[in-house]
Amino acid sequence: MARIPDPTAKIALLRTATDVFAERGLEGAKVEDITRRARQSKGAFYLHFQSKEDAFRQVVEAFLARLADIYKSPKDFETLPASGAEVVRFWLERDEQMLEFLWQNRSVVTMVAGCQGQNAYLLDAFRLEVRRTCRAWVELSQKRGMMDSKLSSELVATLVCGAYDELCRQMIRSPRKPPILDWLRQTLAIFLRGLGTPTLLRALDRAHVLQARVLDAKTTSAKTPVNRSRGVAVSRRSLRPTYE
Amino acid sequence: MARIPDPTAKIALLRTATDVFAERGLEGAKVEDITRRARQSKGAFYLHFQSKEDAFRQVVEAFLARLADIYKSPKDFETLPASGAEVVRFWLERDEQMLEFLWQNRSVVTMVAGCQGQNAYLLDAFRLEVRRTCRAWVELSQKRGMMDSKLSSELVATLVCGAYDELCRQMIRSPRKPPILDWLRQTLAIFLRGLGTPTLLRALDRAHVLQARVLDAKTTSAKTPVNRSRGVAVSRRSLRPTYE
DNA sequence: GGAATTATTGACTGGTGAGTCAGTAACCTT
DNA sequence: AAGGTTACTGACTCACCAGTCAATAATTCC
Repeated sequence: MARIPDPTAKIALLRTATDVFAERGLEGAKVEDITRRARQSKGAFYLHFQSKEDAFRQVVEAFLARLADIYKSPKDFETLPASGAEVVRFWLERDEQMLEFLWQNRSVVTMVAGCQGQNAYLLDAFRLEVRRTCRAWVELSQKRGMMDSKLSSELVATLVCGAYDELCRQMIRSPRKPPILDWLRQTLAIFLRGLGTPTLLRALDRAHVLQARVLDAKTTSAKTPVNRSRGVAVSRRSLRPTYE
Repeated sequence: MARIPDPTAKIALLRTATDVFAERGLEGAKVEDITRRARQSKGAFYLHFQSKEDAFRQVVEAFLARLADIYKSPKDFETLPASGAEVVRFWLERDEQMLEFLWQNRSVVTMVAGCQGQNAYLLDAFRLEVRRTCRAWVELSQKRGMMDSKLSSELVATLVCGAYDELCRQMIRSPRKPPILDWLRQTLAIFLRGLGTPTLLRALDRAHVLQARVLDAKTTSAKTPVNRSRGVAVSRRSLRPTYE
């Protein structure tokens, strides 16, 4: 009977390809480099992938698919937090989950960030998806009287996405995972103050939320496990497991 | 006697190279494409540049040099605004000047954004320069009691730079120059609210600055010409004039 | 018009690397 | 052990393109 494919071959190629693409970009990466590092042959590479670009696209598309399961739209939630302290806790959890995911996939994030020319659409797809979801949250917050509705939701989404994008960039360039939760607490406080309606701000002050207490690690991440999600099926095209 | 060099040849090559590099990145750009569009020969290209990469670096370094003259550190200013309304006006002018400069040089900005692999240092240099200047302003604002000094200046600089970076990105992807001043007014209001000390916020409220009035175009850009700068020599390596 | 000199040209060279494919290895069945 | 089938190998092909350089053009002076 026939030879059985090596089950780890494609995984090794994808993992190594991710690293080489992250370092050098699609055009700077050599198939020879990928296959040498993965201890496979070029023939094996072309057995699993149509082309170098095909491999690149598979990595990025798998990542984008999993991102959709991490960064969810308001309509994917059955219930939403009502009180001031719950709102803060809710956002810290979501933000930390998102940054944790990006940290675990920082090679792919670097790959996506480097997409240009005829692969620019992949970076565009990533940004558009994140922006759209962020905007949906902004519009809901405005509708619920938590965020200043005179502000352009498009502009607010731009600013918030840009700020978090740069946070992510700073995180990824660190050799070790930095104190993300600390960063997120200050960031959330700034945006709540900058965007929140007087109603929300009063509620947050009453709950002493914008001071150190509720934003403290002990009252946030200790109680609720990070990465808990609900209501949506897990990613179907997760080829590369996240790793540290 | 000898043949006189064509004075416009290098300019044409630089201008066209900028466009091709912006579209396809350094590695995707072909010298043949550049020279054909510029109506020059490859020999002429190599007469003016050591290599394709040399041309790329000349464009980016000239841009970074001019950026230093646009986005100045606090210590480059003789006087700084004191009152609430003056602070707002000051920042709107500076922000508009910066975005105007980036708009005029949007091809180069796209080039820089695409730097990766062994050219990543150019993007790093750009980001570091902007970040460092932003952080200097943040620290001065904190020292002058205008900005919450409990906040990490590094984090604030990260968030502000990230937000404005994304604004810039949105602007650049527009076929026509969008209403930058409108964007900047809302952005500045959000960050002043998010970061300002109670003292500054009271002063701004007293001057009705965070409402539509002082942020109105008629009281800002009409009085003070944009792009006015002082005290620092103009860029020495400005090869490519800015254009629309 | 010819000479001397410098600028410019674009056919050409040589290196690179994506992708191919004939040969070999690994598997199971007979 | 041999046969049939599929996975895998890595030398090889060939297209591509950065960079070169012999030939030509353009200039001024005599």
